[in-house]
Amino acid sequence: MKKGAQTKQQILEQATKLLQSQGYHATGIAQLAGEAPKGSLYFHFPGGKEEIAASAVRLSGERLASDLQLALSSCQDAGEALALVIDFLGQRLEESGYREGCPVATVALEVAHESEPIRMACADSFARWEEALRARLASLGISGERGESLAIFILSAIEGGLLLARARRSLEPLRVVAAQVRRLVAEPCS
Amino acid sequence: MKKGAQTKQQILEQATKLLQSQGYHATGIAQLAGEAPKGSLYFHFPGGKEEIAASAVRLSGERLASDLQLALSSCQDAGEALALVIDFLGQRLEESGYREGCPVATVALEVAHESEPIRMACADSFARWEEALRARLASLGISGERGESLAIFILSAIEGGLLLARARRSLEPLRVVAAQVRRLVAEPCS
Amino acid sequence: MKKGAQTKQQILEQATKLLQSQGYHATGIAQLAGEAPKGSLYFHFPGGKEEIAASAVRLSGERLASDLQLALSSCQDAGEALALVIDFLGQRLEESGYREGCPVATVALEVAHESEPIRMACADSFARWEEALRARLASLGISGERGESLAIFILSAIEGGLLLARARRSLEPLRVVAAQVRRLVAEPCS
Amino acid sequence: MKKGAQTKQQILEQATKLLQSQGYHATGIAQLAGEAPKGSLYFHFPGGKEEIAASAVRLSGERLASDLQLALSSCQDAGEALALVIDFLGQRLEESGYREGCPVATVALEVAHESEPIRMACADSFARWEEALRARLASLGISGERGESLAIFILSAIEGGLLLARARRSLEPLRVVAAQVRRLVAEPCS
DNA sequence: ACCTGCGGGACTACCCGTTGCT
DNA sequence: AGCAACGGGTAGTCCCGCAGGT
Repeated sequence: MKKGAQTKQQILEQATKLLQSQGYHATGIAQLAGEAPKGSLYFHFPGGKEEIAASAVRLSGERLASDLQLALSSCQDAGEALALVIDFLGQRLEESGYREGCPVATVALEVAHESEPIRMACADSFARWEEALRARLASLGISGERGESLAIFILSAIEGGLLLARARRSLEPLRVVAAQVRRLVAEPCS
Repeated sequence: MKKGAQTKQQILEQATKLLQSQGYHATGIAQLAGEAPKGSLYFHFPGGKEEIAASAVRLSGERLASDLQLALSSCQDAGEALALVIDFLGQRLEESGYREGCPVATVALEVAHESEPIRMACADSFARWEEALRARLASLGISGERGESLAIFILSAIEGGLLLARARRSLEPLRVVAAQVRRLVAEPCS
Repeated sequence: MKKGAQTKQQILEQATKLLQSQGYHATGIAQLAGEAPKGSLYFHFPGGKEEIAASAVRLSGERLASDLQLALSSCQDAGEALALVIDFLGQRLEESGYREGCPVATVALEVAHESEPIRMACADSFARWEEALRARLASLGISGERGESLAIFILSAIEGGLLLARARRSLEPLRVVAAQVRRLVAEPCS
Repeated sequence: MKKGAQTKQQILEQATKLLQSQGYHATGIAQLAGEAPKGSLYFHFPGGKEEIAASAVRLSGERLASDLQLALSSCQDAGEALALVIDFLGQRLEESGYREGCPVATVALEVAHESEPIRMACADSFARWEEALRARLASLGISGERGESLAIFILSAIEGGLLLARARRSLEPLRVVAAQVRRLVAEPCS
């Protein structure tokens, strides 16, 4: 019971990292399996690579969602908190040699058209993050449709910033996004 | 134009479409070759798949850059123009069954860490688009560092919006981005 | 009957069907196990797939042998009886979409050279059927070497007819065999 | 031009032997390829294993058909000729350690239900042999429906005899079939 | 000199029949 | 009795070179 779940978890752990940095198609089953023999892998994930990827994406999504919630609630100034979160993502990106960007985006773009389960796992992850943002904005008094729009916009900007930063091998886009987002949240009128 | 150059062009044309919708690793050499015999592919592109992809990305980048320039200059209201551009991207995305998003983003995320030539082609494309935005903002009086920042921010938001829209199979994120970007440009103060 | 023996029987039952329609190599252990957990399969059949197949072939052989005996003894005219048996086999073949031919032949041809136990199980089945035919012919006065030869010949023709019928997806070969066999048995002189 | 066709032929040659003695599912692609690398194999047979098998079956079918025609026409007494052919098949069977029976039968039974192309190749082979028999019988004056029936019956008996002989590891069934067939053809009345 | 048919394997995802440890 | 592990096996596809014909 314990051993089994442990192996499964280890595979998922490995998968989240590999999918984040290499994407779906560049990551082979052997790599996903890591130490575990292929036979065990297909015991735990009868759905094969697709199932592993979907699970891994979900795991990444939940983790980042809870990190996000924690970070946003730990700082009184929401704009400040967002900027810190973005900086943190940028730091991780840089320290990994611009390999670890958004843990979901690459897979999402690669398989959006060929695997519904994975696509839905990605969409759910994005929805979770958006919801975390929306909730924090609501606590600032930015609620209703405006809150939702702002949450989507901020999430878009962050995802785009991570993408540009990776392609450029530079943190500048992320820094710009952080600054603009902070201002956006701080603005009383808009 | 000779038969040879024609074949080459046709391969590139095919490549832009396939890389946009499937990404790099999911697109095989045979698919890229299309009708053309696989053997002669390496005559036209001695660098193999990598060279084809880099060229295709550059081609896509230039095309979208000139489209962008055209669209931005064809409308007096910059915010309006931007919204139209984003709507156009969204339309193409929807009509293609949410397959044709950004022609560069997928490849960029997939190969950022494994192929410098392709990564640079992606980065250059993004830079071109950013420059087009920056130039239009400058004509509005938003220049200097502020113009650059805003251009980066808008580009990030658009890329993120395309990503979210593809994963969600919904145009909502793009619509939100269009609206917010329009306001951002229109705002006198920010 | 205990739960264990019941499971065992159920596996054998499943095996006879699958081996008849798919053959040995195309039938996986998982399929043979059916509902039963794969782990316990090796408790009931320590010899693995080979043992299951041998047992299943034996079971099929005995069943068809007793069916044959019954049918042959239930009709006074031996030729008529044989024709009826052949028609019955043809009917089963057709109703199953030309899947269920001889329950032994496919396995026999597949593994004759690689598994003695299975090969012998097949040979024994054929011998049983031949013996049933021989016995009936003896009761007609066709005995001795002539009876044995005729039994072998008839069995050969039936097996060949089933084979041709399956390949052709047509009952014609079987019908021809039935008619010729009937005449063969009826002939006074031969 | 020459080299290519040669490789293809060599693969087919290998395939006919392996399919005859091992059947379809027990024969791996690597075995079928023999010396040839898999890359070349899939160049010549884009349809993979299925295409190779279908082609190989057709080749075997044509070869045996022409052998049959030759043998039947080389002997004035048709019964004698048939007996010789059957003896020859038996000899090959025995000399190969009861591995090389009918080159088509095993494959036919194995894949009749899962591959139309292969099934049809098998059916065509059987039809060719039947036609050769029918033609010879017609030259004896046994024509019309009776000739067709007899051809089918004889072919069935031979196939069945080969099957029984393989399972039993004994030439007896084939010898019996040879004798009975000879008598069948010689009979004036039937 | 331009082009391409064919060859070349390493690698893919997946599944096999089997066995130990619980 | 059975979950989990095992790793070698499957067919098939990968991207790429090279000899030689046009």
